Amino acid sequence: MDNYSVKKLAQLAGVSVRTLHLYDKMGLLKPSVRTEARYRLYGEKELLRLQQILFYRELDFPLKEIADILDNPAFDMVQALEGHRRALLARKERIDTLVGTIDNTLVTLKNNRMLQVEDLYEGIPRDKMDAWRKEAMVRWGESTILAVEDTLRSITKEEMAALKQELEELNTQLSALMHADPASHEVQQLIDRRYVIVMRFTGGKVGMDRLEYFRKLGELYVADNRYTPVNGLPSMELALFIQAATKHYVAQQSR
Amino acid sequence: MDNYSVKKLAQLAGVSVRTLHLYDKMGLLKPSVRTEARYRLYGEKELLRLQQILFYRELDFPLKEIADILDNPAFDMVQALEGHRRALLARKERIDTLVGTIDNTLVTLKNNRMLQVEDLYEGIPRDKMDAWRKEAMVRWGESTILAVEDTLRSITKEEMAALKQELEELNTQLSALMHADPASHEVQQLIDRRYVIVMRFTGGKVGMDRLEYFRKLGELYVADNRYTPVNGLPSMELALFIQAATKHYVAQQSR
DNA sequence: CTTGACTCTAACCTTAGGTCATACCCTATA
DNA sequence: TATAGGGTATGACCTAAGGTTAGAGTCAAG
Repeated sequence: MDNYSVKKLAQLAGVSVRTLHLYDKMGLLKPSVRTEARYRLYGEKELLRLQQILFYRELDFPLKEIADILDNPAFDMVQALEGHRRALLARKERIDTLVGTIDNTLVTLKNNRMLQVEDLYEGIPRDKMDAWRKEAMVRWGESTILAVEDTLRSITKEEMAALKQELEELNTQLSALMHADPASHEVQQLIDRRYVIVMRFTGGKVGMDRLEYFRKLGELYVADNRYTPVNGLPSMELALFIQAATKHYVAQQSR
Repeated sequence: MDNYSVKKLAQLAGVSVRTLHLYDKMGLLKPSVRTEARYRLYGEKELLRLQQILFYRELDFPLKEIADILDNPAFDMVQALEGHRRALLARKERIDTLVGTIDNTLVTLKNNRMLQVEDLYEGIPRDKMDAWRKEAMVRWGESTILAVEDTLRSITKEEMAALKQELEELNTQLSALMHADPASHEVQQLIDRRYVIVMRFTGGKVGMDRLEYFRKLGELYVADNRYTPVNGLPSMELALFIQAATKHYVAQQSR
């Protein structure tokens, strides 16, 4: 009547002997009999119970919950299954997100895009770059900086080079106007072009509206001279001039 | 230059202090400096590295693999990500299967279908049923029995009652022919009807073609008198008669 | 009577940390 | 200057579901 040794039962059910030892110790599946030498012997009831256990285990139920289900016939199985179903769907959704992230990363990598933060500050000494980032995070908020860098990472190196060049041309024009009023129409027009250029490269990708973008990213990239490596400001004087002009510009836009 | 204490860095990155301790011990993220009192201090490089770590962790990479990726710049990231992507998709597929199983089980439960193996052998003493099952498993193969029971579980009790009744009517007709040749046309016609009836209830659900079904499930259910509780054979003589007739029938069909 | 297969228990290992316990360190305030 | 409160370090034990030895005992066949 008690036919199966540990090994036989294990082979029959496709589990390891260790598993049966474990189930025994935790009370999930006890052998029907122990021989004098403490060998475990299992009968048909145990085989049946093991089948049930494996059914729920296959569904990724934790063993303790399986014990609850099997030992408490009043257990609300429908509710347990529905809860479990929800958990599984949540896992699945998370996996979808992860796969999406991986896909984006792969596209980025394969198109020779920039993944390393260092690339954003090309040619800038590491220690300076670290200091810049830290200060920028304090000043603009960590999440802002990370979002910006995230956006910039999706730009290819060629695009970044083009961006730099366009900004440098603008800088040349602005240099010629440094004697003028930062709030003058001509200067403001050039500042506007700066915004347009930067937004063409980075805009709309960080889930902010235009004003929000101006207030945060635009302001950051155009006005913050920490980002000279990106927009290539040639001199401190010009930087200060642009900063003043930008302050006026943002104030106008925000109204 | 080394700005962050454990707690500050932990809060900044949204992890626990324990996590940083762990990453330190396992060499994944070492503080840039230890004070005289062995306090950990982290700099910007470490913050950056932690960001990278968390990126991969978010993708469910094991920490050791993250260390490989970050410490070995020659690491083929594209391949790592693609492999990981495949693994994630496999997980997702598995989850789909599990959800499907749960849905089936829920439908079964809600429609008052039979989930317990015992229900398949209604009214049969437990010990006999266990013996039957075991012997049947030896004779027909364990997986066959499990598949059959699986199929039967998806039948409602009402359907099972109808099945039994139809089979009993057939048995009555067969009883009247017990004097005849089991291979005779009339008997064979009735045996064929048995197959048709059984297949109407269980056929096509176990992924076998018609011949395979005849050879395995049909033979099992119609000829194996262990399954009298299901097909309700009234006497041993009739059982033997049907077995003989079925043997002939299957031989004919297999040709 | 020995060999080989089987079994027992116990202990340690795995992931990625959580949760104490104990002791030390630092600094602001009375 | 003493102390209180908060930060920190180390170590140990815990989680889930077993895998992997290690040492010792058991069983059946030749």
